[in-house]
Amino acid sequence: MDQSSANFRSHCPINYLLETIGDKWTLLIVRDLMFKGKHYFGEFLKSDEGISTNILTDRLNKLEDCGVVTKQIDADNATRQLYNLTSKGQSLLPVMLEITRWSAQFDELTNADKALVKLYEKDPQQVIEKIKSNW
Amino acid sequence: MDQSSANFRSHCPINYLLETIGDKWTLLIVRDLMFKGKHYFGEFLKSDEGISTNILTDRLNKLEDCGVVTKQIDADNATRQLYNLTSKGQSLLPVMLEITRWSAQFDELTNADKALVKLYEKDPQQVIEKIKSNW
DNA sequence: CTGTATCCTTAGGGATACTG
DNA sequence: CAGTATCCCTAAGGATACAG
Repeated sequence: MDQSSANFRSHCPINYLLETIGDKWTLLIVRDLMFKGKHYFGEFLKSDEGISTNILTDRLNKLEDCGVVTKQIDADNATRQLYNLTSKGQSLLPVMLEITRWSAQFDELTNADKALVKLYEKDPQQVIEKIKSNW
Repeated sequence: MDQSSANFRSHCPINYLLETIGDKWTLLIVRDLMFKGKHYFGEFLKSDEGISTNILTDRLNKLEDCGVVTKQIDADNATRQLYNLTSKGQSLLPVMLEITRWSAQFDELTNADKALVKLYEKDPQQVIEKIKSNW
């Protein structure tokens, strides 16, 4: 199904994000693709938040529907799919980094996240390039 | 109730935002406070998305609980509360601007939002100063 | 292991009545 | 008008069985 914003509650950019990827799970999958180098169903399943299999299937499909993620047969193992961010998904990077920076003020972070935020505040472009180089 | 992240699903900055203000309504209230100059219950009610009164009450209380919004008796009219962003709420500005910029690529925007995004991409600091000057 | 489907409980939230 | 409370229905999602 094509995800147009035609029947959204409003035409508002904040609302657009909320209605496409604004639930309690979707952005965690984006995070795993963007920062953790994950690409497979089983890898997403293993994340700390404990997503269940039916929800994961549903969100991966919705992410594909709204053009944030691609799905393709994995070349090395035809029984599974390889998930990747589209350019639309990749362009969420500044949003994700600003969310990280905001939360860092109030949440306990892992050392890896602390280092990320510190470097991002010092030299945002370097962080962006570094992350992009892993895609 | 104090909103600590102690019993969250994980310690992850993305998850922190999702569990504190990551539902389908909360960020719209933040938007109204941040960009639309709204400060009162009835003003939030009038937004295009059509939030209902019970949900609005609930979200305003949760925003207060997690330290994003303050509530105080309105000096001009003691029958209502005046809502404002705290510094924690104000520091969501870069997140909100990046969300707006992302959605602008895919959603139809109002002329006002188009102008905001255009100016933000040209001179982010100017946009930030301008918005802050309204707080 | 990669997903999908089903069952069932709970949380989200719309409509609306109600109080100050 | 500002805000709360209740009623009730639907969507979200956990557990888990199942198929390839």
